[in-house]
Amino acid sequence: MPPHPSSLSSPAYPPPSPLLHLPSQRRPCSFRSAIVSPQHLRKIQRSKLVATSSQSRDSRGYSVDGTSAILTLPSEVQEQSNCTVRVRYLAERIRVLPARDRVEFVGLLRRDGQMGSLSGVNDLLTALAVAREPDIALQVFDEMPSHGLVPDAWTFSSVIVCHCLKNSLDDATRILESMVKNELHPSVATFTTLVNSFCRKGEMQKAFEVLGVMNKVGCEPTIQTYNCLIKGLCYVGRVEEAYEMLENIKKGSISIKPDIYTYTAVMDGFCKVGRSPEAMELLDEALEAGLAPNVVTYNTMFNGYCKEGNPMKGFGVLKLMKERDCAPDHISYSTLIHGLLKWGKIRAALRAYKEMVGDGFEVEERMLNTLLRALCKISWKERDLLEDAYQMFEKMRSRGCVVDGSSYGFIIQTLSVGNRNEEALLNREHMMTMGHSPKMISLARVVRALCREGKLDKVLSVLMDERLGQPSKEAYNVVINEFNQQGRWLCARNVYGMALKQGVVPEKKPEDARGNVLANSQL
DNA sequence: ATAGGGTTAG
Repeated sequence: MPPHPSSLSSPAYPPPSPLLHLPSQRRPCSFRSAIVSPQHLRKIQRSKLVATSSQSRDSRGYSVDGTSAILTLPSEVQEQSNCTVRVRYLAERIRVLPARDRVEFVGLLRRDGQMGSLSGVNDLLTALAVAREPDIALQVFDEMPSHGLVPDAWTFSSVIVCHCLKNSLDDATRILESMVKNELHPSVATFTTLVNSFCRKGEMQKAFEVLGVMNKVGCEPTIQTYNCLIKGLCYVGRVEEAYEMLENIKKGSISIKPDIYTYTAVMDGFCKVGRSPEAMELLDEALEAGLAPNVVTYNTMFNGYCKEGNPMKGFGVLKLMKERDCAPDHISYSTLIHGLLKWGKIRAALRAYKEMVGDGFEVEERMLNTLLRALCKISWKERDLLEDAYQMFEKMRSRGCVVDGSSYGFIIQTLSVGNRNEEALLNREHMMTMGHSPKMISLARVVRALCREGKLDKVLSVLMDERLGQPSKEAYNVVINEFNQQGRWLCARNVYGMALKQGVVPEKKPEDARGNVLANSQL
């Protein structure tokens, strides 16, 4: 592996290339600093950013405006000193960049002489990290020495974040350690980034090692650092230790207090191992501590109850939320509905669904399909739900919602169970024009229903209608049997002939008047 | 200036 340019031992940086001049014109502060509100920022982004990404291109496919169009911020943004806003703006521009420009980004930078000042590059590195482009950021970083730029603490912090994003935690650790060695004082946030990356991978040993380094250099962890550790402990199943950590934070120094994230993390840990009651106790405790539980906190409870087999308790949670002015979101409802469906509480799921709609939520297509299938299946036994199934189906169709192949099978079967045979056939046909093949014996089922109703003429036309697909052997058996029983032997014989012509050999044979199966020679 | 919560899916 080649020595990394991040080696902090005073590298000999070459003098700046004459090509690369400091773009000092980038930040003319002619006006008083003005705070750009997020809304305003979004407005600017919509109007100008998109234009940037769709610039006309020269023959090499480069944006004609090059990187200066990306890096030069509009005066509203430049004017103010808030770095977060500048970086976020930059990140947004990078995000909307066409893939081609992203690949070429460093080359473009070099061409345009945009490897400017250290602070400019630091902004760019941070923005690239925010825009989830760690590879480009690391390329930019690699180029810094050849442009006479000496990385500082901020540079290295961004590089650490980038390595974390790439999941190269060994590189991140190495750089962090060399920062410490060279007294570049990484900030809590930088340490926490690495701690979190280890925790997310479940490498708790390494995470605690980083905590040890923090301790050694006198960098005080924040509640966020502990929250990452708690989440990590829960993730690897060490819930008890996570809980202890919460207790220790409560007992420990007054400067650090558990926040709602801490409680939520431990609650989630309990819920994931089927200890929802304890999670609920913690929720109460958080309230007593004056913390405001939020949607995520409550959603954790839905998840716990649903996983544990107590999905009905979710309604209680829903009530609590509404009492406490915490609006449920679509995750609250989907968790609950899926939990109810999973435990066979179909009526309750329908109720939750109605409440969800009543709250003004758009229900995802996928969930509608799931609900529809569940409703159909249960309605075959609990007939009063047939109507609900039809309604759900109708609503989906009228909303232009895609009913998937399997759901179609269910609704068709449901329609024929409810003796809505014409509709069943119509939908079967529709399903097939949509390119779904009937996986269930729905045609046979429909045919059987029609026979029961005595609509035998209709049956024949169904069997012959090629838009409905080739009838299965099952379907032929049903019809032949029916004709036999009604004494319409000629019809039975005709149907049997049809089947043979299509290469299907039904087990049911046409009979004669005395109920004898006809010999092959008689067919 | 850079760090932290949640869900479901025949």
